Formats: sequence, structure tokens, C-alpha cells
Amino acid sequence: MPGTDHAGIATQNVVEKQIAKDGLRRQDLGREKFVERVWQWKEQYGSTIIMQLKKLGSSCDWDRTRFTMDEGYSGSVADVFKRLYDKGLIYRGDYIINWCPRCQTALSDEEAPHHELQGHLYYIKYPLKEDANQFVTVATTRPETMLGDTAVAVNPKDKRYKKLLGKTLILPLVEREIKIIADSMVDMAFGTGAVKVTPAHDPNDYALGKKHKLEFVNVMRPDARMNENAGDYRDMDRFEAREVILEDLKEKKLLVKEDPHNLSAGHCYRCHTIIEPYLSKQWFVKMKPLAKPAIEAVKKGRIKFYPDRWTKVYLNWMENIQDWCISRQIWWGHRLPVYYCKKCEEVTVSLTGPEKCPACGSVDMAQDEDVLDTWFSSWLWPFATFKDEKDLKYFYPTSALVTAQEIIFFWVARMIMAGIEFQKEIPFRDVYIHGTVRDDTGKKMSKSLGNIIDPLEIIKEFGADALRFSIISITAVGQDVFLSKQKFEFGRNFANKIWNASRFIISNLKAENMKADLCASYDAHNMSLADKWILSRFYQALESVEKSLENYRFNEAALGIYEFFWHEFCDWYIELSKAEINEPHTQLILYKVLEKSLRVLHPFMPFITEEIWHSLSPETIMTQPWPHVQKQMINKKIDGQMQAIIDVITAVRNIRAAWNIDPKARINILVKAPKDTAQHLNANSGYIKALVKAQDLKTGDNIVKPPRSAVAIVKDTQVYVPLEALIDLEKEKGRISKKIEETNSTINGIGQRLKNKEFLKKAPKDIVEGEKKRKAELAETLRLLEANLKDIA
RNA sequence: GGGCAAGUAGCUCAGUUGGUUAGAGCAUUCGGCUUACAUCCGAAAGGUCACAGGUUCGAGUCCUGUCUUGCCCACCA
Repeated sequence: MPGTDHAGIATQNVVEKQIAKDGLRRQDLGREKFVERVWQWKEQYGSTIIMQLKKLGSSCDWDRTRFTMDEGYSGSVADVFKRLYDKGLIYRGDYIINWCPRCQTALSDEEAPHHELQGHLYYIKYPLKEDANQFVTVATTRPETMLGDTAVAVNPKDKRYKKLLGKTLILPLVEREIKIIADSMVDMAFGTGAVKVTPAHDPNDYALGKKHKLEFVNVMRPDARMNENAGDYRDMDRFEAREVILEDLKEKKLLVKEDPHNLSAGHCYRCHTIIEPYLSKQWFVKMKPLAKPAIEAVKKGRIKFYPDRWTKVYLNWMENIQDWCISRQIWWGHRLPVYYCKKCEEVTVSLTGPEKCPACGSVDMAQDEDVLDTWFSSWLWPFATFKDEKDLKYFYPTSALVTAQEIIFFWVARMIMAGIEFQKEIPFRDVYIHGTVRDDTGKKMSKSLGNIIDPLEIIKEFGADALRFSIISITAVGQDVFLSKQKFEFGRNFANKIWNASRFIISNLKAENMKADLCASYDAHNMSLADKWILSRFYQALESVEKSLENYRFNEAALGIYEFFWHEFCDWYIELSKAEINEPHTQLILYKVLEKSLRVLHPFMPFITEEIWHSLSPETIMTQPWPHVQKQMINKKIDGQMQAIIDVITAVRNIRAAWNIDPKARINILVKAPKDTAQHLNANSGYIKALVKAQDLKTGDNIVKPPRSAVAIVKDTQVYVPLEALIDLEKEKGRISKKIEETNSTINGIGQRLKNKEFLKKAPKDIVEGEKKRKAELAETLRLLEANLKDIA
């Protein structure tokens, strides 16, 4: 279900900037024309995000693409408003809200994040009415608001001010009489212990004002210039007024001092202007009743967060939830379905628009000028997006919501509340909170910071599959990712590997070898050890990929199939297959493992797998089933047998590298091992010979080490490689001695453990048995190593 | 002020319920055009798991404290 919201404030800002180039303000165009311009902009750029999603290979129902301002969706928004209003959960009220003087709109608390500022704490003397030589000194960071002061508050326990309680002060500059009141909210330790109270310009003071029935004096206009209540300071910008007021106070000797002071102030999340706490009439949603069942849903586990730690963050916010300010003084968005009678001021909420006032019958009605917070439409996304009741029934509730941490309050919490309130059912069961993408220096990538990596550029340079696979691989559950261009090489290289391996296999395949079915019996196709092994490994990889996906461990899933495909299938099986590439059983396995791997890889890398798939089948891979784990194909014994061969091959390669044996030279190998091991190696000597370029391989339990040969010990097996050139005995001694040292220290470690009676008593049996077995194996290896060393000496 | 996350190889990061020898990619060193792939192949080197205590037979993993970094929340005028 793809779609976009209308991003009210952000979009309006962009278009305002655009028309500003022609010297126009939105007011110059008027509401209707301006909104038209925004629609034009939306048509032109709004599809970018959808286009990017498509380029990334996102598999959505594109014909269901929805926009929050679509007709039907807008209907749901208005409908929900009315339902909440009728239920008494929406009200209009005076309140100190976050006001952005630049955007000229109210903002919710979540839209006005606090940032630290370096400011000053100014100490100002307010003279007593009865005796102008006596003062109360208050401390403030925003002296310009003093023009709106209607009281000074002190803590009732504060002895310094006890005798002044109830007395009257003369507010300097405006000469208004204000009372000294007592309230326990005041922190005696801060500043002077006396606080100026400005109920119209500060949320705390507002509360005090309500409680103590103070006067509310608003001294600013919406553009944060001082208004007629500010006397001589009228028309000055708030910060300009601050400077002038300080000058004037200084002149009157009422400014005691100014201390540097760090304070934190709300900033508009869109334009970063400092918020002005401002008294105005706004619309609110009562959140407590909506939050209650939404808290329950999470507490009872009907909705789960991944990773779990976000549960606490969610609950903490929900349990302290404040009413939601939903009106915005902008034009781009859903208008409130609210109508005022100009005659009797009756308020009517109506979906169609009333013809006349239901109270007085006047036809002189006007719709509220405001629009709704964008989130007031987005919170309906899980259900308002469906045009068809049947679809809604079928798809709702959805299984998982995947989103960013920063949006838990804005969106996730509210969707849960809306779902329960309007659908009587939670909107989704799992909430997966992914990490934040940051740049090299740890800064969050964002368009406004300009530090983004454009996915389209990466796709051009590395490919969409490379981009996807790289990011998935480095994203552990909910961990932030630090992204740089270089990281995309990882996915690109893997895509290259898949491409080449597929090319190799497909170019060798004969059609008749692809048809056979893999049935439960290994023998049906004369399978070799390697055939059985790679199938066993594939199904184990598949099992682990499935498990990882079920737990939202996408990186583990990606790396699981990566590890299998590259380092088991390509590095070992395909290499081994070259010797018998025309054998039907080899071709069958190559084909089966490839096509199954492609199906597993498809969700991670849709483009390359689709392309390769077309060489195998005329159909699309998108609708192919996910492979089933065939448990009977998983065989640990086969794994072990193959591992023994891999170990011998690795040991010989090691010798070749250590002794700088000419890569082209064919060598002879002798292996001395217990009977059954020797037999096993002998039966599969072809593998060894092929992968280490050996001329001849002799195995047995009575092999005699030839003089001048290098040796490697694998468990109970001794591998000898006779060297043509004169062997450097000292070097060989060094090699063996080092191995002895390593083996010894490991044996000692295990020995310590096995000597510990507590360990033997308390550790689980299988752990103890494992240790014993391992010690015995290592002891045998050590014995062989020492014998060989002695032999040299 | 409260909370969360992170500190593991030169770099970037994995490491699920405590269990044998802590992994990967990149970078490094050595050797390779071995007829799918040099965006590759083979081999190697590289870690007192931030620090200090504790629990445990056993700790990268659990507990406590400390340090460093980042983020979130909060009405210190």
C-alpha cells in the first residue's frame, strides 16, 4: 500500500519560497490560487518518492497508491473529526501553544524540539508600590515579556519574601500594578527565588495565571512584533524590543546584572525559527481516553515493538500524554469541518457545510480558516487508504509496520489510537523500528542538512541490488547505520559473483539435466558426497535465513545466504563440479541449488535474480514460491565427511603457500591416517587432487613419511608433501613447533577445566563430554606433531 | 535532571537465550590471468571484547560502578 502524505507545513514552505522568487507572498495570491500552486508543485515533485521506491525495487500494489489529500481520504479525515467532536473529544480552547512567527502557525509539542541556546539571565528590580526604594529582583531570560507581566511569584516557604506576600509592585516601563503571589511551583534556589509571571507568554505562567486568576496580557502580534499593549515598544521585533528594554532598564538603574546562561528553547522543526509561546485559540484532541486502550494493547502484547526497548519509550510517552493541538494556521491541508455563525457565534461541525446556523438561522456562516495537522490525516493511514470495504476487511489489521524511531509519537502511537478508536481493532501487530541512516561523521542524513547520499546516484554507480544488499547487511536490528559510498562495494561485488556463477552454470547446463526432480533419496541421481553436502548446506542456510527473517534480523538473513552462496556453493561446490561438469547428477545439483538460491535471494536482490531467472524459465521469479526446507536433506554426517576433505585440501594449500611451491607444479601427496579415514579420503581423492593440483595421492595407515617433505596434521591425519627442492629443516621445525605451542596451550586450557571438580559436577554432561573428546583429539594431534618434529631433529 | 544506545582486529561493524578455538567485509602481507568472476582465486597476519569490581564450574554475553561518544525526553524562570 504505497502512498504519501501532504506534509503540510513543509510543502507550504517550499511553495512559499518558490513564489517568493517572483516577489510574491501567499497572501498576494489568495487562498484558492495559492493552494492551486501547491497542487501543481505536488503533481510535479510529489511522485519523486514513489519513483525512488520503484527504482529501489520495492514491490508494492502501485495501483493502490494513495495520497492523504485524495477525495475519499479527505472524507475520512473530516468524518473522524466530527466523530471525535460529537464524542466530546475535540474542543476549542485558549492555550499557550508553540507559535512559529515565521510560518505563522501553531505547532504541536512534537513539532517544536528544544535546542540549547547561549543566552543571558537578566536580573531586574521591580519597585514596591508603597516604597519606591524597596525592590523585588526577578530573573528572566526573556525581558521583553515583562511588558505582559501580571504578577510576581515566590515560594510560600521562602523566608526572604514572607513579609512581602500580597504586596503590590510597580511593573517598570509600563507602570502597571502587579501583586506578589505565593506558589509552591517556584524554585527557591533558582535566580532570586522571585519569578515574574507572564501568563500570556509562557506555559508555566499560563498555569499560574489560571490558578491565581491573573490577567492575561498579550504583548505580541503573530509575527512576534510587539503590539499595542507594549506601549512605546510597539512594532518592534521581539529581539529588538529586548535590547531596547534592557537599555531603558539600565538607564533607570533597574537592571541589576546579566549572567551568561544556557537555556533551551523550542524551535520550529521546519524553519528552525525560535518558537514563541503564544496565547491563542486552537483546536485540541483530548488524548487521555484515546491513549488508554492503546497503552493496554501494547502492555498486553497484542502489539510488539522490535527491538523491544521502544516499548518503554512508547509507554512513557503515552502515560504522560498531553492534549494534541491539531489546528494549523496554514492553507495546505484539510480544512476543519467547522463553521461559525457570524451573527450568534454558534459553532457547527458539519461534513457538508450547513446552509444556515442551527441556533439562530442566519445564513451568514464562515468556515474555520485553519487546516488540520498533517498527522491528523496520517494517523488514519492503516484504514482510510482502502477505497473498498471488502479490502479493508481483508487486509486490516496489517501484520507489520516498519518505520523510523523519530516518528513513534507522531505517527505510530497515533495510528494505534486511531485504529482502536475507529476500527475497534489494532492496526498492526508488529512495529519494527529501523535504525537511522547517518553519514560518516554520525550526523543523521537529511535533505535539509545536505548530507544525503542520493539513492538514484548509488543505483547508477553500483546498482539497486548492490544498494539494497549493502544496506541490509549492515543493518543490525534497530542499530543506526553509518553510510559511505564505499560500503556499496560489498553488495556490488556480491551481485557480480551471483552473475558470474550463474553464467558459468547456465552455459554448461543441458536441458535434459534440469528436468529431474530432487526426491528424498540421494541414490536416485547417483549423488556424490559433494552433491549431498551442498544440498545439506543449502537447506541449513535456508533454515537459518527463515529464522532470521521471522525475527526481523535482516542482516543475518542477508549474510546467511551470502555466506552460503559465495563461500560454500561457489568456492567449493562449483570448483569441485568443474571436474565432472558434464555428469547429469552434477548438472542437476548445480541447477537446483542455483534456482533455489535465486528464489531466496530475490527479496534481497530483485533485479539480478529476475534477470538470471529468465535464462532458466519464461516466467517471472516474483511469483515463484519460497523454497521449502527439506529436513531429510540435512545430514550432519555428510557435512563432517566433506569437512574432513576440505580440511586436508586447506592443509595442503597451506603447505604450498608456506613453501612457495610453484603454482603450476603438480605435487604428490601422502596421507597417513587411521583406516576408515584413509579409506574415506581415498574414495574422494579426486576432490583433493583437483583442488590442490596434485599428481598423485596415496593414503593408508602405514604410509611412511618420505624424507624432505613438509607435514601438516589434521586431527588424527598426517599429510605429507615431498618437496623437490632441498627442504629448509629449520623452517619446517619452526612451523611444527609453533603448531605444537598452540595445541599445547589449548590442551592446557581444557585440562584446567577438566581438573575443576565444580565444573565436572555442575556443567551439563554434553559440555563435559565435548571437552573430554576434544582433549583426546588434540592430544593425538599433539602426539603426531611431536613425533614429526623429533623425526626432523 | 531522567532515559536509551554504543565502546569488540588498522577501519566499518556482527556476535539470538552465558558453554569449547570471538567472526565478516574493507585495508595489510605473500602467491596467483587455475578455461564464471582481478568487482576474482589461494594463503597469512591482526583482538588483555573501554575500565574496575561482582555473580557463576564457566562472562564479549548477566549485575554494580566509572570513563568516552551519540541520541531521545523534561515547564529550571
